[in-house]
Amino acid sequence: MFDLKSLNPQQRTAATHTEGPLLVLAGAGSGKTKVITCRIAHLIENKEVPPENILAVTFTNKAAREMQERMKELVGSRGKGMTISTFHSLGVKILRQDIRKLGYKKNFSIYSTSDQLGLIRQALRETNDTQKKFDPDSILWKISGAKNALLTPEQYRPTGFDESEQMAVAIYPRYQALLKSCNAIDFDDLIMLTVRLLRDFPEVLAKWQQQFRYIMVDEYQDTNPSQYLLISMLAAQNRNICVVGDDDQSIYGWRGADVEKILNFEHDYHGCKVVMLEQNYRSTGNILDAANHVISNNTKRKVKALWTESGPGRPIDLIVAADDEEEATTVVERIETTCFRDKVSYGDCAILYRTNAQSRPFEEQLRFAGIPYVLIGGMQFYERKEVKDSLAWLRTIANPEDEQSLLRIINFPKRGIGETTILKINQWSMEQGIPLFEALGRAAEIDGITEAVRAKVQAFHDLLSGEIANFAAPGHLADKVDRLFRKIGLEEELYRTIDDQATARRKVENIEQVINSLAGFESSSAKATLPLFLEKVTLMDEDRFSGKDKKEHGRDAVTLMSLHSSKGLEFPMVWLVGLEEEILPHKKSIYEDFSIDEERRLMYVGITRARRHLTITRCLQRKQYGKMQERHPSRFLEEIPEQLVNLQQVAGAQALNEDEAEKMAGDFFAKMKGMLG
DNA sequence: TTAATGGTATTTTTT
DNA sequence: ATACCATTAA
Repeated sequence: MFDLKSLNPQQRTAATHTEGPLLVLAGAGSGKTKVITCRIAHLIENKEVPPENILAVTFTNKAAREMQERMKELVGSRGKGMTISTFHSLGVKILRQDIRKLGYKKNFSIYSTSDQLGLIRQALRETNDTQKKFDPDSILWKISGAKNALLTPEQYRPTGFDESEQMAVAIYPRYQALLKSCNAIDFDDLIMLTVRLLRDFPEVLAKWQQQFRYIMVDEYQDTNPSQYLLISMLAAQNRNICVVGDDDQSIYGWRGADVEKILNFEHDYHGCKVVMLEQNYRSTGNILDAANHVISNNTKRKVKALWTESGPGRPIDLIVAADDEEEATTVVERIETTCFRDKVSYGDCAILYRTNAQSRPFEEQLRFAGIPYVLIGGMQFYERKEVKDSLAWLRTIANPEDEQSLLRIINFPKRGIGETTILKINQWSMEQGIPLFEALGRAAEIDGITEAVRAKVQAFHDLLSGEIANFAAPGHLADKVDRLFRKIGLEEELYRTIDDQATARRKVENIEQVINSLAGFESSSAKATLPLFLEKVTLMDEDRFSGKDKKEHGRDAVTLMSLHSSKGLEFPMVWLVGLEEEILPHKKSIYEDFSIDEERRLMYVGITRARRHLTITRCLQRKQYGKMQERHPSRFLEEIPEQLVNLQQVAGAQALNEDEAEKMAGDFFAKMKGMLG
């Protein structure tokens, strides 16, 4: 049950101000999520707003899930029908209904980075520019940036003499055309095309404006221009828009987020109500003190005065370890003893890091110690080759125009259709303007294809056509997939092509997990279709239906995640690891961009996740690219007042330091000798 | 057409 | 350390 009396006066003002625009500037731990959830509960329970009319948008799946859970606690099934989703899921929801108006088919594929890169490479190949080798990643990055700024291929212009930017400008139109010919849209299109749909089709806009009469946006400081426009269009009619955010926690500048948006909100919405939340309910005094000191080093910010009624609590532990392995063992040991001695549960503990690559040693040590853990984000599972290959089969069946997927499976499992043949067919299909899939069935018409190869291509085409028909018929999807994978000999292929049979077995299990996850989706959703399943998988929005994952979530496990995914969450015990120069702040921000402030905000986000105790770690050495490398302490460590910190060196680090001292002494003696002799 | 070899880049962060 | 290429041998 929810109770408005549990809110402080400012929070209550925000929760009950339901009509008209509202800006909530909420410091870390000031009960932001509580305000949003209570506000929704208030709308449903006291204002009798139908849940269908409520929209709450977040940035990450994790945050969306968290909010859904909290809503369930507050209003139970009475909240059924409201939309709590990420920006991207909202985009799909709107596009699925009316994307035909933009010339795409309803069964469109959603392309993630690797598919996008495939198209970029193709477009680059077509330019026949053999002189320069352009980096597809940076081209894609620039096109993505243009899309986030809502620039169409016609509007995108180079800003300078940067050659790779000029190339991005040159191939953006082709890239977009390729996407369309594949009946595919990329992550950025999920927002950009939605905006276009709402802008060009007033009746569509009116429909959604009517549906979403009350809109809430969490982490508003992270809104980029396209997301901003999407929200303003939806809210334009009713103007019941509530945005919540904190400029000190703006950490998506690299994705085009613009802090100005939150600072300008009052300007955008005249007569808007502003509420400041400055009392922190989350952390102990020491933790909050440290956070305040660190963030005060940023100059361009709305100064807030976060305060707490709680006592100072324990000091912050700073651990110096010899290397990344010792860092991991020490953290895991501490987690073990804390959970044993202080009756803290594993679920109360989180390990936070700047880059996903840092999770490895911690995973190893946790597994070694037999401690359950959940790894958030990192894309590990669906990025695996065997998973992508098997999903490509499903994607091709769901959308035969999806050429990136088709090209992936045309010779997987190996069926003797090699690169040259594929090239010929691809070229012919482009010249004739015939879709690749159809071209496969007409291989006889293509010059230079031998009869033997033609038969193989024909067989593949027939197999695929049969499967497309098969999947279109009613029936249990997971069963069909299982039968399909057996038929094409997926398992055998893996055992055959991989030398290490243990690795092959792992990969086979991963593929089985894909089928399981599809089965789970089918059993939980009445209208489970292939495109819908693939959509969930691509948006990584899937663990809401997968039974297995649900259990893992409920399980008492240590959480491992990046600082970015940790925003909006809190844990009694936090380990903030890898506090070294070139990690936090990250190398890229030191040498290339000017976003040290954003790195500092990340640090601030990390510190403020902790409720009762914070441990910060750093290493003297770290293994990078397979080589041990010397590390230096992060500049942010100096920004935490000494008296809040309890410094501890781990055995290995001490030994290393003594070695260092000895070496220095040795050098000294050598020097003396030299001077004397 | 496939397998093997050697060279290179790879590590922000999310959807 | 390793995944991903490009080139070359079979």
